[in-house]
Amino acid sequence: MSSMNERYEAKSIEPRWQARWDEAGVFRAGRRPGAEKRYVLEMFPYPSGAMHMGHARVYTIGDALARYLRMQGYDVLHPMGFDALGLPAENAALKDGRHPAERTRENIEAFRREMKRVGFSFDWSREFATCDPGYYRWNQWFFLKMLERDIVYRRTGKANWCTGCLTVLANEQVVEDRRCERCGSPVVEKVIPEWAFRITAYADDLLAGLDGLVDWPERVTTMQRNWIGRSEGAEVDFALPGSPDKVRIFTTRVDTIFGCTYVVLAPEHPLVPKITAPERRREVEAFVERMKSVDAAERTGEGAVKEGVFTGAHALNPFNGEKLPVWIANFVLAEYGTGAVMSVPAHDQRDFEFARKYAIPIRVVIQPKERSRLPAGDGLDKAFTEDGVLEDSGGFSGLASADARLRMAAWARERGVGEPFVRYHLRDWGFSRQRYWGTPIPIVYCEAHGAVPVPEAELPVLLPPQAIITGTGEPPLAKVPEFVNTTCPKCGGPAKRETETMDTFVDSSWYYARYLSPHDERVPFAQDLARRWLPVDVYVGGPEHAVMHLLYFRFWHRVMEQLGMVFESEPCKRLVTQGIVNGPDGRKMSKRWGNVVTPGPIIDQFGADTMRMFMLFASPPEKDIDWSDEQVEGLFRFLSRVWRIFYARRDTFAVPDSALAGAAGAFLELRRRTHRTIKKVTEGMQGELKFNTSIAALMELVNDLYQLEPASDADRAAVREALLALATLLAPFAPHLAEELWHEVLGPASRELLLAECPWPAFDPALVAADSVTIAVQVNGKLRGEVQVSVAAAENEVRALAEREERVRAHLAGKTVRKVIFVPKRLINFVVG
RNA sequence: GGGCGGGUGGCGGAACUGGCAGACGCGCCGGACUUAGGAUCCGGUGCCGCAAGGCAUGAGGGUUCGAGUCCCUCCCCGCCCACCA
Repeated sequence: MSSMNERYEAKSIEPRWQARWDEAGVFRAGRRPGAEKRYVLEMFPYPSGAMHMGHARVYTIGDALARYLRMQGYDVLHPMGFDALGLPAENAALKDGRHPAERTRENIEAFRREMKRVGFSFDWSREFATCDPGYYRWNQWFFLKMLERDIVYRRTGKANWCTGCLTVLANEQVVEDRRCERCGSPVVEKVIPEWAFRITAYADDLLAGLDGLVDWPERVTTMQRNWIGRSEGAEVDFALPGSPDKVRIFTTRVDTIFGCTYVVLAPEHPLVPKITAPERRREVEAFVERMKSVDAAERTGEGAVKEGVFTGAHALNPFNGEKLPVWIANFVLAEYGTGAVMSVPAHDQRDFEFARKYAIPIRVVIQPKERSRLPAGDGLDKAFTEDGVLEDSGGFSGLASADARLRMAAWARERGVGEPFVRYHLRDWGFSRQRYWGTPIPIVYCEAHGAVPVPEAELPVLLPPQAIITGTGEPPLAKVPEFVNTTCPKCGGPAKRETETMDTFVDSSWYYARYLSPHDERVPFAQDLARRWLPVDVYVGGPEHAVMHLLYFRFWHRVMEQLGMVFESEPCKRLVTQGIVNGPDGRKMSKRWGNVVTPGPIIDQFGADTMRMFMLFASPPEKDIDWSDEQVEGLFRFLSRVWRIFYARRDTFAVPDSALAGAAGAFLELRRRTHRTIKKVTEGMQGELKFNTSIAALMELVNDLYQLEPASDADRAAVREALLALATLLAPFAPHLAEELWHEVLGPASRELLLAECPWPAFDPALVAADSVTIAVQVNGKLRGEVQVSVAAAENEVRALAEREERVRAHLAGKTVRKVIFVPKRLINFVVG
């Protein structure tokens, strides 16, 4: 007989099993070389301070999956590391002067300690931090490889400059109202040289790859599609009479070009000063000046008023030779397209409003296909922007829009006045950062040879320990002469190092591959391991990374594919984006609201298993949840209830399985319930992750157990079977408790085993299939009773039974049955009139 | 303006290919045990109604024997993108 205690004491159970798992090394990847692999990955944390509930949730979701897959017999890789370079550590250093390295190391320690307390099944032997030179040296190595292949280049142009972080940002890091994704400060344009990845060269590839990502949430692939923003159109040249220059415009609606009644340039367009008529000059210059001083967000943001001025110049529509006025206006952006648009007020709402305001003619050239004809331009109350059939469009009249677009672009190419053109919203990824706590860019500037790459053999270029963190916007590394002054690898002459560092999104772009050989000093990761483990099977993380990390990481994987390092184009098959854990008040957890709950105290009070159960039971993984103390207590209550039923039925532990065959009546029903539960939980772990309903099924099984008092050995065997299934099915969700109870049931015989790597239970199909069912009886679609029949019952049998039901009889009385609908195993419906 | 999600009891959420709406949990109500219970166990709990019954899945229409689920019109909420030419 078991010597188990009456009370559930998470605190005494959890550390014990954590130690056992650790000693036995059950979470090491590669323990089952003959088995199929599964790579389960959660986005690694940036270790700022301690772990919060958001982390607890992602890792709990991933861990439940990893534990399940391990029990299914897969060789599971489930690693963890730290995204340790980046601005917060440096910004904090500005305040208290502590070295980012020191602070980061401490935070990592704290983080790791907390994660270990939750008992996540990570293969800790593979842990690394991106601030280790052993990691970032490979960032530098990739940089060199990409430089050789022209995927990295140096450019000078308008870069996004964060006025808070005092560094350049990538386009993706600029969020609404042109603010910094990280600190929220305004982002301004600054002309500055920077290093960039030619991600735009991969735009079509990245776009096409999205179609294959069927196990990614659609909203993420849609966001990427929109971000890449491929638009097919044409570029067309409008000649300027009396000038050798031409205005090149980009349009997606070349089919409307015969309706073009004016041309608009961005105020910054280089032709503006050249073409402006002398009598318009003052007004135009004043407008341009004013636009310069207006913030970009204000100029193009929501509710901005369309305004512009006429330059006095004219341009010729190459399709019909028409002479059109050239305007400049605030809504045309120099950085999009060619910085010039052809305006077709009848078929573009923005052009329509502008034309109305400045009394420019409106000419209809597209008619709707099916609806009634549009009135002449002056009679329109808004632009007709859909496709239709062309009219008043020379030789193209009568064509459908889509067809016309192709022919007109081809026509333009033949005449040398334009060509079909594909444009993307995606910009190249500028990754230089004027900060200290990042990967040094391995470049040396020499008077004689310019920018010279640091030879591979000299990597890593180490971050100097004596960081001077100034917060001035000058690269801090520039202030460390020992770092800056070096010799040219080509000529040996005096040279200066690049003092900018890499965007930390570089670190997270390939870390998943580094887990394959985290300590390898010869290569970023070994090829044979890439064959074994990649791609990632399931990746769990927040949807906020939909465009940024998840785009960069797909880009990087393609580059690695080109380098022959990986053997598929996509880094990860399936993506799970988990929702936010809000405060109990439904608001985002924040010090400001005083609604922050952290894992530590919750684990102290209830144990890690209770916290995990809450994370999984509260809702499906994708949805946001509100922290709820009551709900958490409810889960603690459930685990205690599980514990107590094991304790109360400890006399069943020693009953032999052979007695199972004798189970009858309520205990046969229990066996059915047990096997149905196995089926339900197993299904919940596959496909859509339904942890919440899986746990609900376990609760039902427990509720059933409480209703039964076993009297015979057959009864006890059925109870024991249920308890064993319960412990096993609980293992992915509440692993410590599951392990403890499982060993209690099995006794000394199980001493050498760990539930964490035992096989997942199978259900007996014969027990899952019910032999009798409840059939709903409806009269005219309304429920009037129910009957118990065998699953095989035929319609006439069910009908006869149903007609005997009193309430059914009452509703059938005096009516004619016109029709009977019978759905086997579900319902019978009498249609009467 | 565009795209993608959502809208079901007091709350979190269930509901397979159209087939008994509300599983499971929280909360609440009642009972048992108890010196006591905020522990535990048992029972109840969508709304109206004494009941029979009626009404209920954002609103309104439709298809169907039957609609949370399918179709149409509309409203609201969340997220992402956005004067993108």
